[in-house]
Amino acid sequence: MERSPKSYDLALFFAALSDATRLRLLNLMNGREVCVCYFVENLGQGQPKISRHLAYLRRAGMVAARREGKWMHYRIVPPRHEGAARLLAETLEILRTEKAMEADAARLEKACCAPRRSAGLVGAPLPMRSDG
Amino acid sequence: MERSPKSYDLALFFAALSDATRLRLLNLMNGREVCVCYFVENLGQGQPKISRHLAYLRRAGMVAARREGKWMHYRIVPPRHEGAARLLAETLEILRTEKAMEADAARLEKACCAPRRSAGLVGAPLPMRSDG
DNA sequence: TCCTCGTATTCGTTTAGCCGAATATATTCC
DNA sequence: GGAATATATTCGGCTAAACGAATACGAGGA
Repeated sequence: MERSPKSYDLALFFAALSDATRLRLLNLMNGREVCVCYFVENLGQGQPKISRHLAYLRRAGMVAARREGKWMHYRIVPPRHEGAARLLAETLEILRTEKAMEADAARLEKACCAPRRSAGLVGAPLPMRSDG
Repeated sequence: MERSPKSYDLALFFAALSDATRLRLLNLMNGREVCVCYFVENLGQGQPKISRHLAYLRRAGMVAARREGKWMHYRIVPPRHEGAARLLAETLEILRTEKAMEADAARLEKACCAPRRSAGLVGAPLPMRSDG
């Protein structure tokens, strides 16, 4: 429980960003809270893989999880280190402008707004915006 | 002019920053060109280790090398990707304010300015500033 | 309670990174 | 050319990361 203000390991921070799947996950969470099932559908990757990468990001202090019934929602939270927080924000801004990342986000948008959601997602809570 | 023929791998960029030794090297190169022998003396680490990490940074497009006789000088160069270049600059700014990094830089400063340089460095070219 | 569904974790394997020691390469000096 | 020096690379061992498959956990519903 001790959220100690000890020295921050910047190398570990960068390690958390050094994987393509984790960058895609962070981009999808940019500005909204997303349910795990949407990650799995959106990225077309195995559920254990997604879950492991989310756990990695959580251990790195970049995301937080919230349970809602059977579902788990993940959202980005600012790292303890002020500089790391700035770097993460800048990184998200950069990701947003990348072609492939835009495509991921667009697919998520469609999943959110589709009148009939795709097969696997009936009943799953929608991704929720927290800003614009 | 368009200098990005291929897509840039951001995950690889972050991987280059995900090691404490490489961060220390980058911090020492912040604003100046430094000879390998100074890295070895300053960080008190084996020469092959230093050389390998410098090679890693070079492959990542973050540093460039220049030969001067027997000596190799390394300096930071902006990555091709504009966003990555901003992130690197921001990272260097953050490193500069870290306690341990300040200590490294201070030691390098002393090595530069010492009237008689330490045993292993007689004749080695001094680190050169490129900005302020 | 048992069953189902969403998610997390474990297991076993493969791959990549880091390290020191040893060796190779490149340059200068004699 | 040969010795000496600065740097780069290779080698072998170790550790951590990533992955799919299987399994465990936790919540809701029958």
